[in-house]
Amino acid sequence: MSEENGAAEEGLRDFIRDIVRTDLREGRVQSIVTRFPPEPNGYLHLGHVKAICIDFGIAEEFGGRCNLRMDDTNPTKEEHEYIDSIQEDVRWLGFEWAGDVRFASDYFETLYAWAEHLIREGKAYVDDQSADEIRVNRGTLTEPGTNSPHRDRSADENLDLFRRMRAGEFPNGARVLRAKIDMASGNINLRDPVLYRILHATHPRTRDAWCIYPTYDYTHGQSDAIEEVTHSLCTLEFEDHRPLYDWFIENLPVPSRPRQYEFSRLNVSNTIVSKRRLLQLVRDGHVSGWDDPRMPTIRGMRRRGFPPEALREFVKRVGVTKSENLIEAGYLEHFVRDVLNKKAERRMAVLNPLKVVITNYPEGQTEELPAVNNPEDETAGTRIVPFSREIYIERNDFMENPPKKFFRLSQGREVRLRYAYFVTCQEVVKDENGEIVELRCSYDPESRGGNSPDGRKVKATLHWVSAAHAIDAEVRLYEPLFSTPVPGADGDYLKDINPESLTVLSGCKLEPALVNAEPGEGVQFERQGYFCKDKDSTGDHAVFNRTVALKDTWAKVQAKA
RNA sequence: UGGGGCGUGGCCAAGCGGUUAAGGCACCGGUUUUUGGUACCGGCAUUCGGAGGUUCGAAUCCUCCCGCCCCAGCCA
Repeated sequence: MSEENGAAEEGLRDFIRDIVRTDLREGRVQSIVTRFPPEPNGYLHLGHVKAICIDFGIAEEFGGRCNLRMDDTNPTKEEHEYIDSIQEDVRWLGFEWAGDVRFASDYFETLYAWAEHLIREGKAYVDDQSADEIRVNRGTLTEPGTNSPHRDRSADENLDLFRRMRAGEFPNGARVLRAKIDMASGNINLRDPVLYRILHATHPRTRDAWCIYPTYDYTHGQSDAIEEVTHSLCTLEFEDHRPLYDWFIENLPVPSRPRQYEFSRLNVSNTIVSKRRLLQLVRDGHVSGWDDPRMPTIRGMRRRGFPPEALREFVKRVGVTKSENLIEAGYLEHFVRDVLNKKAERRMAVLNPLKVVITNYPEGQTEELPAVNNPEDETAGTRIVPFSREIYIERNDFMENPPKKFFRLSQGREVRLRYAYFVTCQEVVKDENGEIVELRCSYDPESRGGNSPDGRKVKATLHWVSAAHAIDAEVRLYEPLFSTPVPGADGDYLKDINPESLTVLSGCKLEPALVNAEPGEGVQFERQGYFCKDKDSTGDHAVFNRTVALKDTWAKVQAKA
């Protein structure tokens, strides 16, 4: 066995990578070229993440290249804002395209010349029918279509008409250029598809140079051919378009012969990815914007604190197949935790504070206790955490009448304060309503650092923050945007919106080391989850997002009880 | 009633005529633990949408049936 075939011979296996390996081995291609071809009409989202990882990932793995091409053939929908955000998002995910960003609009002139070529060959014609007539005459899924009355115009007449279309002589919708293929085909894409439509609109890049624009079908394969793409990878719904894709490649003097392969889309439970619906969420104020941390957009996930490696690993592990799927949202969270567990430094933060006074601790004294930054990474070092007489602990770490399995603090019970001391609860202070407002505890001076002085055990270790040193913060907790696996599966998807997808906590207490937190840098609030500073933070108002909670077996035990 | 796809445990997914039907997530037990986290160990499909057939042998080959998805934009 040769070991020299490199990583590509090992590595991931799926039907597309198998094809690539074979093509390379058998010399059908010298090196592979892929492309990621978004239409710049919206922000990239989870659905795109799969395509990006496949397009860029495969090129990378096999030593090929991947182009980033804006599929900008419809000037009525596309904007510069999206062209910029797409590049930013692809880079954030960790990929880089070969050379400059490409634009389908860069090929308009070539595409036009090829259209004239088809006309001369008698393979395309100008149709004067209205959109409605074309639709009616296309037939149905079960009945063949009927030929256009203009289908047999002479090449000269077609050429003249097509040139006049380009010259702007006709209004929108007056005529289209169609391929002459087969109006009776079982594949509706082959029933004389539209190649060009008249659109008197300003294009973000070509401005007013054109008033006819090529359709997706007429543009995509040829753009691939121009860029010498070898493997044009796309989702399943384009499977039916492949015969048409191939038809153009065969009938045009293209410089290369790309091949299209289709894989299944990524569907994740309890979320949506439809542009129209995402837009509605933003417009109707169900979320704060395209980068709301609950949004499945790349910007939203970035702000939420999802590391790009987690997204890449997720896609890798989901795999590439042709089967429809609905991935549980929890699977993605697993990879987020997995990455963050190794990377994120630990901090202590109390989300729902309960004051604790250490009655036998000297008033006015502060100790600086060392704490490990990341037990999973020795190189992360340690930091100092201040301890004093008054601290905060988590409200739900204390129970007055603890059930059997509750290990945490209760009256008369001793627990460890992480990196600090063993403390025992002596007294519960309540207000006039019976609400617990304060705990009075004693500490064991011998247990400094949290070490057991005499080998005695304690069943719980709590996180805490010194009251005098705490930073006040707002913390935002997120749950899935939708409460059903497939939003809208039975009716209106808006009815499936989870009303509790956002919980805002204020008055949270953070340990001082958190002042230095940077947005986008994940930290673990010990025992709680992974968090990151939000861009809404200001100099005197810290805001943190919970990226994902830690696994919580106590919550499960409780739920069962 | 047309064309194109897909059906392996709750969710993904290997498997390509001879394996005890990989692996991950989830779930259930247990060990370690100054995070009820992590890590580690163990459990979790006599069965591959169904029925026939071929074969010494089938998830893998053949036939029929069933279910699900996509297509009737001058969107991509």
